[in-house]
Amino acid sequence: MEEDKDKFSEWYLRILEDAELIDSRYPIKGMIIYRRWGLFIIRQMQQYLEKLLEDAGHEPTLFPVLIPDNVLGKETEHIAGFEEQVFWVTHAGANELERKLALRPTSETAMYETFRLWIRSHQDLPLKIHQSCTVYRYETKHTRPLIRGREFLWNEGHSAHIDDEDARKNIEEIKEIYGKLINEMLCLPFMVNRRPEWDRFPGATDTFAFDTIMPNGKTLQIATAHNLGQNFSKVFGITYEDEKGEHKHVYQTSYGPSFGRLLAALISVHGDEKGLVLPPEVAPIQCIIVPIFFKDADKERIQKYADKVRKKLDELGIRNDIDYSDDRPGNKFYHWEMKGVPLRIEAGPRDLEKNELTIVRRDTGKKSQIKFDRLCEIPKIFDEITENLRAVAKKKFNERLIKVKSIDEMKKSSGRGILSLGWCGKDECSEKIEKHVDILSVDDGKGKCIVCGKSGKSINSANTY
RNA sequence: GGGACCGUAGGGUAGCUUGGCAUCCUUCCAGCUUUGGGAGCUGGUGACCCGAGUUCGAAUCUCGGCGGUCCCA
Repeated sequence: MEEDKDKFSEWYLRILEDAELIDSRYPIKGMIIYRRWGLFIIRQMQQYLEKLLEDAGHEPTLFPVLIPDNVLGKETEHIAGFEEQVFWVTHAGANELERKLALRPTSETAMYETFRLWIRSHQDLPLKIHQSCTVYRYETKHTRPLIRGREFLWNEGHSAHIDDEDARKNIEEIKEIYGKLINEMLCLPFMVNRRPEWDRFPGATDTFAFDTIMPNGKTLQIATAHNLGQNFSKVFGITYEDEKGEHKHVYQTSYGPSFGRLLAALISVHGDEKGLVLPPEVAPIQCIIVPIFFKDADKERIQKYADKVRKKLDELGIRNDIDYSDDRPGNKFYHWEMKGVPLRIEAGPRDLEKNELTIVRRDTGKKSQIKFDRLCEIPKIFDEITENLRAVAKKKFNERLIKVKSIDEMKKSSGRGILSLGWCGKDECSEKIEKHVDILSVDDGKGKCIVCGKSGKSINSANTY
């Protein structure tokens, strides 16, 4: 599938529906229904991330979805960046509201209005909070399920610090936490790119983006972390009293991964022509038991055996199910492979006779026998699957890191991954580069400009979602 | 930001040019039968995106809306 660029989009849209991850037929543009298979994975990510954040000192919170217009508009750069995309609530029944209310496109302004009340002394710092919620952006570009929607699920973290150094330290911590979520849990390779000035979050002094590469060679930004400096604290009047009794503005950061995009990357990067391939940690069902009957006489014996296996898996804390539907085994195999279940256990007469089971890995397709008494080794197999998924994805990712030395090379390679190339720093040259690719970051070492040949910086670029 | 195309059962489609009973596959339901890689037979449920216009008559033609897909910048 990764070989066939044109087919990816088709594959992606089909697997979303076939595997019942989501239903994209909701009649509002850019809004989707999350179904159990997709929502389960999202909840696993959310739980995992929230624990890491809370272990690192974040308090959970939940702010209202509505933001008054005067609050949203306080930071001028920020509102300029978002105003075209804001959904406004203007009426209550037939009556027009005195004050327009925005559906949050992000919660900086909503929260920082309150930070002013919460922060009074240096002892209140650092203040770190997070919330998992939906946000709303009226996208004018082509929407895509999970990738670009007008409503999306994310977790947003916000912090306030005594000084710039502490704020930067927090961003480094966040990079580590997001790295764990993306690579350790979801087995996805990624790259952190420091976005160029013109592509920063509105109101930020610095933006770091977590980019991964999809099978069609386009990059997908799955999370960001921003240094906000004192831009917001000055506008919202967030000050603290230091040891000497002086009042100072706090330094702030904000950050968030999109659960929808993480899910999109997860299924796309690991998936294959048979469908989903899920890491055991996020799979709604980790083991599917398929009983195999031959004649009616077997039925009861096999059923008992399958139930016994199920009981054992329950004891081991493995999420499982038995497929007792009327389909023939082959049909069941295809079905559960499409759903991405990491391990299949077949229980038939031959297995029962030897008190063993046939197990089949989704990631490699390898079939083997296991004694009933060795079922406790399944968690170890899960670890192997996880490692394998991570390694295979990493290899594919590395193959998509491409150095280009000329405009022609860039044209040839555009759309095939992340291109590293030289840029002198002048606008006229970057304009020519950006006709073919988007610039992801501009400060990754030295390089010769592929347009004019002058020495400058090495930059990362790609076709992006 | 610019352009092209599309909307018919849960999913996929034929019909549209030239207006007149809506085709086939799959899924789903019931029964029989079958089960170590997508079985078969019989019967059944289920659709023209919405609105306006033209017309004796609209899935088909016109306009608008909503929704979707692709390409270029």
